[in-house]
Amino acid sequence: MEITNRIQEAVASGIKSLYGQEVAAESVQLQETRPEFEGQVTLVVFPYLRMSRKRPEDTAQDVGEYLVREVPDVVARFNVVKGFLNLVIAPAQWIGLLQEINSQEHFGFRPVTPESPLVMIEFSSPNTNKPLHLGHVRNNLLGWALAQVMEANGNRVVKTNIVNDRGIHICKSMLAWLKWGNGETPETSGKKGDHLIGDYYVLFDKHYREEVKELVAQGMDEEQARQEAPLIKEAHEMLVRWEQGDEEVRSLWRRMNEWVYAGFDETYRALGVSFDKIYYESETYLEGKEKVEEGLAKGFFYRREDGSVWADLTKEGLDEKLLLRSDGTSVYMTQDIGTAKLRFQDYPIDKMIYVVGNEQNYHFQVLSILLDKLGFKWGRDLVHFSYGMVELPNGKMKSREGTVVDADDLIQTMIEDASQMSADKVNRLEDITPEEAREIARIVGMGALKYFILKVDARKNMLFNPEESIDFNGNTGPFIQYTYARIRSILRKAQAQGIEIPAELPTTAELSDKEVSLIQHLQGFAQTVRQAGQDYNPSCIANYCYDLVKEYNQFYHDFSVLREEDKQKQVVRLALSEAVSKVVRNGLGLLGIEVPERM
RNA sequence: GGUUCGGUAGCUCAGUUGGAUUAGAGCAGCAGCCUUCUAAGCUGCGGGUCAAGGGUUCGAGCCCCUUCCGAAUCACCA
Repeated sequence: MEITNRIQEAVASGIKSLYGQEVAAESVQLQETRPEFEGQVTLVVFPYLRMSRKRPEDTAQDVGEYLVREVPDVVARFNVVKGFLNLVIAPAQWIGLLQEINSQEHFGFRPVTPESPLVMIEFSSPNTNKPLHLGHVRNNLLGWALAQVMEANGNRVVKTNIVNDRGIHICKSMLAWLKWGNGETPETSGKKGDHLIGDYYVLFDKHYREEVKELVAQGMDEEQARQEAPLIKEAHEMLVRWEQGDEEVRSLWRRMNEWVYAGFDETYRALGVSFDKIYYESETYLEGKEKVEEGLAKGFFYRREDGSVWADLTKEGLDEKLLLRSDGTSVYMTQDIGTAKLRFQDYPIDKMIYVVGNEQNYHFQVLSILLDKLGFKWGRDLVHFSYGMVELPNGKMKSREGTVVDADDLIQTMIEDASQMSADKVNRLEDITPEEAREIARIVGMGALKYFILKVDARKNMLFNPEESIDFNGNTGPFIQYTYARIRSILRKAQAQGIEIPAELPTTAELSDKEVSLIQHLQGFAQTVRQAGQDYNPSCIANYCYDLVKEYNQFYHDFSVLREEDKQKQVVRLALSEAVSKVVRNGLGLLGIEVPERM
């Protein structure tokens, strides 16, 4: 940061003094110098030709001479290639930067203060009738990572989850359990609560389809059969009783939801995600009506003859949207308005981010406009953090076709594979207890899963290849974790040998090109964090970590740290190793990926 | 049909606000490297009309227009 800023300012004042034109320092664009040229930082002078009214080469020469004259402690010398001004930075500057990175626990992060903007992030949002699957995993990991990134960018973050705990789908599970469950519980069956409920949901569907098939065989058309099947009618009756507050239904509903939540908690814990505030749809689904009535009174919405309420968004290039059914009950959109209202009562929200799949792009476009009309100040620029579908090699993930990947199974498989992988390793670490080994397997297995999902641009549909995800070679989480563990090993050994990194690094130490390049790369972390926050895109952090570690690995093979004879060089390399490990740990930390001290 | 988002190596993906005669990783294939700080690693080879065409300029994978292909969505479902 430091170096870049100083050069930017110097260039700006140089342009002013040479050509009499004002240039904003932060608009000065610097980039890393290509390896085939001498120098580390390059200024592209093309944007300033209009001001200099000179050839690119002469302009670059002017600026270069100015920099060497005015900031000789930063720019040692320069060379010009066409319109590119390559600057050789004084080594002491790089040492200083390295020192700065190491002196901070969280280099590149911005502090959070009580005055920081308050950002609320909604993610996860499960239904309580079945366990979490791979799609939820992507949602949870993205939501968590985004929350970390926003916080690192100096925002106060509230992580929230809206649980869809009511509706016909829960009644289906409840009904099936009553009919065929024989009082089975998570304790008696040994199943996780969410899986138990999910199984009854599937069971309902199975019997329901049989009923429909039978009715069709008797000559009923399929559409009608779906509505007339005794099971679905019974489920609807149950929903009505639920809405009336029937205590028998409610208490069963509470009991079964508790099972599900216990199951979800286990999965969330394994994924390493948590929430600051959980909303339940059963408590919020009636809230939106009032706001809709308010909008109706103000003339934003209109009522049709049958009594239903609509918003006309044709002016915004969208369609008309239903807000209240003719029977006065609310729809999905109404509920989201109600939830927004409650949230705003609870927190002074400056920015709202919804982590929801891209199949709901239209919904959030509409929601944004509606909230804006209804006077929510953050409505207009709410963020729908929209992510793509997870596809499997043999096609899409569809629960109906049975091609879902269960989250718990997946997590378990990843950890088992990591355990197997480390057992197969040739150079095993000897002095490791079984407990430590299990913990390492957990960290590595989860790291593999998380990294595999988070390295892909969230907007894109992604292919989840189970075989490839457990391949720990290449651009993977374990590769990064492994490099981290090796660096930690070096640092431990240095300490054991009594080699300390001094508080003040020797500014006279010589630096190789690779060392300078690594320091430069480290500097880029701050920018990457900022970019991730601006673009709502955690994937660039994942890719940054990989690039950094890849570069360090090459360094690792070319140079030795502990056997270096020159004490100055040794200390600098040690400091460099520490900086890399620190930045990697912080970077992966933003993604919710842990790092092992040994593996 | 309308809207939104995608299309980069055989496969999975990067590509920072447009930058340098040569667009990067990984996987898969081939060839090397463990008496050397952890080989889950490193080095080398092969593999591309950045979907197609036009435009903007000193310069385009990136910006604009057109076309082609793919996905999502446009419910008194959530």
